[in-house]
Amino acid sequence: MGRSPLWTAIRDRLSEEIADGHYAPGDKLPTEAKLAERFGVNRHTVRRALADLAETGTIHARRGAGVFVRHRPTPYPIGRRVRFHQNLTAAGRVPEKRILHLETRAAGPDEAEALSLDDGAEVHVYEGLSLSDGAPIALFRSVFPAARFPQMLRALQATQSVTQAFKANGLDDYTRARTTITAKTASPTLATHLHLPGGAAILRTVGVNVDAAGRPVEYGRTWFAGDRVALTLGEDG
Amino acid sequence: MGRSPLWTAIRDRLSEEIADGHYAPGDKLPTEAKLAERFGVNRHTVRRALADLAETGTIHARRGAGVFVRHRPTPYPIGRRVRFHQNLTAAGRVPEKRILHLETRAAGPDEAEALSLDDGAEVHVYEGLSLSDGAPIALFRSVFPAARFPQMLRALQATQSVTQAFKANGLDDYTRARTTITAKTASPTLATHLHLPGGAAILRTVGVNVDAAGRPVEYGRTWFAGDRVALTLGEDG
DNA sequence: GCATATTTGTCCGTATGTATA
DNA sequence: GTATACATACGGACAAATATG
Repeated sequence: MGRSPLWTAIRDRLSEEIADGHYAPGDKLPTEAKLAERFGVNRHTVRRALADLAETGTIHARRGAGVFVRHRPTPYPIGRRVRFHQNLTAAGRVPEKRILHLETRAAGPDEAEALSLDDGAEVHVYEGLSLSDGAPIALFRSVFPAARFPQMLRALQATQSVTQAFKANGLDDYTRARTTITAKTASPTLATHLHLPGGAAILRTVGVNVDAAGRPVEYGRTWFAGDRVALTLGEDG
Repeated sequence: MGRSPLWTAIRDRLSEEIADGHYAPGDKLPTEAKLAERFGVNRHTVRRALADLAETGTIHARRGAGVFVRHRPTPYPIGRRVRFHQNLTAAGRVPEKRILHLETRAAGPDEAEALSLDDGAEVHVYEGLSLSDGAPIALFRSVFPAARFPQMLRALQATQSVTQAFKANGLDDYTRARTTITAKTASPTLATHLHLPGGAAILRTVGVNVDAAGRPVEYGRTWFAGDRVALTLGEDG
């Protein structure tokens, strides 16, 4: 016997095989009995190793079903330049957006303040669903100053892309000025939209995009499914 | 028997007694055998409950000595992570850090990968609680390569500051290379530790700090109370 | 819908190693 | 050195959830 416990070696071996792709995300691991037989140990020793892997979120056990490799959350960079389509394609995912609602209305107080608008100024509102490989990962609501981007809704209707819509309205580039991140539990309606169980954890981001001159052009709120996305800061995800 | 496992009742009972002050911080719990006798269960059932309490740092077991309550307040309110301290003081809050646990052990697979260490390499572990105006806002666990920073634990014990501990170990500057943020619901024990209702939303951040040469020097995981903290990016954050 | 096998979760009992007092 | 107490590992049994026919 070495200095380190038996179960750590089993944990490391399984961790390697998962990292190597021998067990892909969503795959079912062999049963605890099979693993115990393979490693020549008691089932409880295997369970100790699996418990450690579950603690770090590598695997997930379902009673009566088996032990499964967790899907790695979609990495979503939220640095200075936030681009949904670019983010997901870079991660090897297939991005998709679904329009839930488009309208023009008077800005609320928080929206007016974020966009530096006068009270009663009108904003375009873009509500939609973001999907990664067909699975919904976020619900978003973006508001834009209507006076400055009169054709915004038409462009959004056509492309569903904020970046493209801005270009069609004469804005070639924009950057994220600030982002605020909080966590909350999913409301029933939010849960149904994101296909989550009630009470699931939600990542809520609130951000303001500005043009080159620093003027706010978009005030966006996004509710991410907490277990399907990982917001990343820095160079790699 | 109720629908919930026996050990959860024992965990909850012990957690209450610790919260009520029946067992004060630093106190030694009765031995596992005594607890087993008291609750009329097997010793392993008590151990399952203790393991859950130890996972979030409520208690700490010392082989040969006993199980101790860890929630000991630190007498040194100064010295903390730079961003944590700067952010809270800038917000008009009083920041505080409490050391929950310090140890040296072999790195897990994820820790070894994040720190670019060989299998079996040792890491120093720093677990603690971050408070704002006396209220806990986050639980954190940082690991450092032990070979490079042999005196890390001693320095942390003295200053509670990662920055100062690094300086004491010859590292004058370090930067955050990447951070990932996910959301999850609080486990019962984590909720108790952060004084949150069960099932509350948790912001989980995982980050790596590197030196000027880009070598990883710290791998940190933090669990924020989702409704008490708002991570902000941009400006000078 | 229902019965049955499978698989994980829980609990008990025992033995031995190892760090601490 | 001795006693104590936690850590590890094994073995068995049953319950609960799931999958399968």
